[in-house]
Amino acid sequence: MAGKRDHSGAGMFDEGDLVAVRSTQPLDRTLDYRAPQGGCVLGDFVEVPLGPRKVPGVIWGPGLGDFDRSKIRSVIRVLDVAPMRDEMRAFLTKAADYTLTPMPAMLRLAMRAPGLGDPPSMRKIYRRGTGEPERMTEARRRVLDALESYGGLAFTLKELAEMAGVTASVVKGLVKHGAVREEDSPRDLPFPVMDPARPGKPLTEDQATAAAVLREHLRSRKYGTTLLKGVTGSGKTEVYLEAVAECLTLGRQALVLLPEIALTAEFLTRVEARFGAKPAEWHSGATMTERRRIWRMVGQGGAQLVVGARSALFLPFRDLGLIIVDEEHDTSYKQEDGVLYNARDMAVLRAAMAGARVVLASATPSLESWANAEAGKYDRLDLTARFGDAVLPEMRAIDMRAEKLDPGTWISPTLRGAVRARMEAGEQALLFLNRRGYAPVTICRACGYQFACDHCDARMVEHRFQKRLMCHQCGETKPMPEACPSCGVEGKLSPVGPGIERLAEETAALFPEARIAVLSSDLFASARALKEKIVEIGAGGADIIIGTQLVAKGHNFPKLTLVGVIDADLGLQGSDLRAAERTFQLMRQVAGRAGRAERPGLALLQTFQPEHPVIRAILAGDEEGFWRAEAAERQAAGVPPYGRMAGIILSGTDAAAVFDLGTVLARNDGALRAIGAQVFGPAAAPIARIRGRHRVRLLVKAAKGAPLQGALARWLAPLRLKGDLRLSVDIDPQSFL
DNA sequence: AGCACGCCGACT
DNA sequence: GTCGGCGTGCTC
Repeated sequence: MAGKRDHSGAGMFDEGDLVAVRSTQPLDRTLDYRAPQGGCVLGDFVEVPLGPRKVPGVIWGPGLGDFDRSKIRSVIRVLDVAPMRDEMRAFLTKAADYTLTPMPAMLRLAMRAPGLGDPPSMRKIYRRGTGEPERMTEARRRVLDALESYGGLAFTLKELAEMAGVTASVVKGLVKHGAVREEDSPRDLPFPVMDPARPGKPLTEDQATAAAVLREHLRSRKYGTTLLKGVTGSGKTEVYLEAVAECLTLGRQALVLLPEIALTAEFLTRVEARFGAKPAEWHSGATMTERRRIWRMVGQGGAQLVVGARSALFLPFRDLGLIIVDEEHDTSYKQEDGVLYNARDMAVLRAAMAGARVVLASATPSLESWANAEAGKYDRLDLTARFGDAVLPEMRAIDMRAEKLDPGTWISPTLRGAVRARMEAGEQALLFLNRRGYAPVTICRACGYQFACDHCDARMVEHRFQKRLMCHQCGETKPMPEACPSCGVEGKLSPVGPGIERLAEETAALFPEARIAVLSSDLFASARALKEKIVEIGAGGADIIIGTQLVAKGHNFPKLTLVGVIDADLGLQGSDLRAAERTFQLMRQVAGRAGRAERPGLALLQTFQPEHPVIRAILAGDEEGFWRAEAAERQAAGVPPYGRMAGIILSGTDAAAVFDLGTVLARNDGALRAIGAQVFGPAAAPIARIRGRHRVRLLVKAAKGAPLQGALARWLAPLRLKGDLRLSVDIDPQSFL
């Protein structure tokens, strides 16, 4: 600490002053402490004693003074990191209120930095010293030459030894003679400076217009959200990178959120090409050292641009000017992460607090965002032209009622012919089936037994490649047995329905000469292996690609001109209100894979119900029409985004106790009725048992403007959960069965 | 979250 | 008697 700080101003506390501290311990209030020696300021990250332990916390405000003074203890120390900003405190508070999350859980998201309390970590670096070695050897000469050739630069021991082609001991020997100097240098260095003035890719007129609008928005330095809608290949990325450039020019920080780690490598290359340096990359795979560096550098301004997964929203930005949410419709943005939140909504909230702009980018926006744009809450920019000569693929349905198929096969003669034609033309075809494994169901032909997970109410799916059965709910696997576990008969276990592995088998039989690549998340050990495969395919290393949902997301296969959707009806089953929206998005995205380069594409959808409104809208390419129809339907039903909903999931090992709790809650709904909200249920949750815990669901529905969170809080407050019963609230659930 | 306290059942 | 199960309550 540099000298004595003046703590007389607002938010400053002198030694001994009472301060209120929030910790990540599950206490739903602050505790009073005394400010430590040297004082502290509002937002300081601190370590405080709690019972026999030391716990991390944040100075949240002046002490409340409502506790016996003699029992108040002192803050142990102030951590050597930038204090939490008022804006972040406000954001966490609002986010906690919105998602009905206890503050400590929220705070944990903002403090998930490794070694937060550690002093700045140092490492040894080596540069040319003033001395000369007594004896000059060949190896020593090379070390000194290497240092000389880089001027005054310093290197780590490993770097230097490698550069000179010597072992570390040679360098150490030179240190002894003073010819090389050993110094301490902080490990957490600022990220390379981005150059927003570098020219980007040339933009089309359409793109340039959109980019200019976004740049103008950024210059306002005020909150606002823009829905950037552009079909696949329209160059959305180039356009929003212009917004990033403007943000960096203004000296503010920018955050780009991506839904999937697998996408970042390709993306980072583009960012580096645009700004001349790699951005900070925040994701679950990053090492502790990297995370620590990013967290600290974001906090002190040494990182201008972060590309990251959803949790990057909780990084301690100093001056956040822009958040891009790429593929904003992606359902993985809504997930449990200690806290159930939708990253798209939290991005808007964070930006509102920070005076930042948000760009929601998608080819197929969520109905929520579409409706917000319609209502004028968001600006909207449309990119219509596809980049280059490529056009959106032609879409056609294959009416499966009219196709002749052998039992146990799924590729119709029509699709088969189309694939063959592409192969003969030296082009690629993609067969899409959103089902992992060999077959969704395995049944014993002798007794009718079906494999089911022991812990979940779900079937076990055979993964023939790994020779195991897997539960797609909890991930449990077990070896595939020879004989039926129920009747003991051997050789009667048979697959029912198609999975991607089975489709691959059928394809190989139909096209024995084709090089087939199967893309499914469970077939790759790492994101890197998957990435390499994608690059290989893009370079023409396969004739037929067989893929799950994984392939729908923005990979560029220039030789791909045909997409065959094996089961376009798959997403339309069930009573999920969002099923239509998801199917529409998925089909559009998958179809968008075809014909990205100069060759026109064709998408063929195998369906048993070609007259279904969703299938018809997909085929007609009538997006606005689809959305208007969907919106009207939801408006009539009073469901999101035209009404408010919350899901309550109760779980526990004792099924009866879980259901009883649900019944009690449903009966005592006074607090909900007071705001005109209704409660439905209890009913078994969509997956009624996961990992041995039974799950029951309640659904609360309210009018659009109703103060739902407050009512839910009052409703649930008197509840005391006994035993292993758990309750979680899901505001704006993705599916509402 | 931890950790202590305390109140019951099963054992040396 | 006393060891240990985990329900309840507290932590500034």
